[in-house]
Amino acid sequence: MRADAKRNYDRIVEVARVVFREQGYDASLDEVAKRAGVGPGTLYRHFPNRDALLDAIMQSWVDRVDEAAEKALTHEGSPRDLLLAWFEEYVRLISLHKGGPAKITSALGDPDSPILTKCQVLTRASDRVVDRLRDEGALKDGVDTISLCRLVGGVATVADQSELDEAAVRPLLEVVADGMVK
Amino acid sequence: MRADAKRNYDRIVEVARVVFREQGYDASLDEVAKRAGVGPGTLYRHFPNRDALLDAIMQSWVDRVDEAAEKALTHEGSPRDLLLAWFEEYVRLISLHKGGPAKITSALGDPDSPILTKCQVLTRASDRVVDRLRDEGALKDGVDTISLCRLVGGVATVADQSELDEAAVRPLLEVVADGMVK
DNA sequence: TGCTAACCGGAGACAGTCTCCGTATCGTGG
DNA sequence: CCACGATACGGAGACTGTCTCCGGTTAGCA
Repeated sequence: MRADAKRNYDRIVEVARVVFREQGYDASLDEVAKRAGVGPGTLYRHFPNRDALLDAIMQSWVDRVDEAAEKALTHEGSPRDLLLAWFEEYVRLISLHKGGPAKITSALGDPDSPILTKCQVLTRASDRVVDRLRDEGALKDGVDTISLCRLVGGVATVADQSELDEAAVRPLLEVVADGMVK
Repeated sequence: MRADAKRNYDRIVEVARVVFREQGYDASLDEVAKRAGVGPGTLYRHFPNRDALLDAIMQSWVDRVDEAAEKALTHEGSPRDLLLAWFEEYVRLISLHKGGPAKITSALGDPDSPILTKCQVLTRASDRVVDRLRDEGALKDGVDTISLCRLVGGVATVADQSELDEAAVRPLLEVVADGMVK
């Protein structure tokens, strides 16, 4: 990639991260281009569509997922507390920007999703938590990773759309945790 | 209201109900107008914006909510089963069209929502179920109606966006129910 | 039947998405 | 060091959807 192209690419991703956080996933791409100091043509050549841009934004995010899972797994305490700690990390991770929780959660089961690989990272991290708890015999039968992701993703989606703060989200996560542990 | 105006009003609502179900809440309003055989001006005079139209569509829906609550309350069986029966009705009720669960659930806490009164009907119905279960001492402390609506709304939102069928939704609702009953 | 208030609906302003293509720039090979 | 081909840039504009304005039409009453 030519030096000027790389410069523009990086600049667009950086600006898009800010704009998506400020205005949500529906923000105008022409505005992203304008704020990045490039023409719309440039933006659309690098990123054929909105999802491609999101995918690039999430590139650095992947590392944080594994860190978060690691951190949650070191959590001392009851299975319920471990689960809750992971839930809270999970919600934080997928609440990248307005519309993020919905976007990511609906991509979970979609093999054609442009952010599929990103979601798999998240699923695998949840897998580790589920495996650990299952080994301890702490989970109800029938509880699996995909259910966990959907339930917590659902809570995060509602929180995102209703602009709930952490204090309001916590009791919802507690219900989900209580419903999953034996 | 003049007879011709009423005719158009009714026709638009009827067509919008179909189009929203087919294409989701984001469907083009100009298309609704076209299919109703009126100009866009007529549609927008009757309904200043998309939400006003949704509000009109939901008018007849209100009756079905109370019926559904009634039906759930007659349910014989354990508190968990009653709760589950109501959850399933709830999901069905708010899954009017694509985007419906998200729309309705996010309107729950918004006093300025254009469909506020419709949501209150839903909240009140859930209240009846919660009161009944609380009287029986079957609910955990801290569980309230708004939490119920948000959790089940979250599940319905995910189901809507991921196009899950009833069989896939059921285990999610079971987790929520288990987390709420003692 | 004639009048007037109410209603109709198309033209068009505006915003966002995305493409095309002439122009400008990079960086390499001579 | 320069010239040239490959690559990238970005603005003009086509297209779609939202919503408004207003000239023309019509319902319904006297």
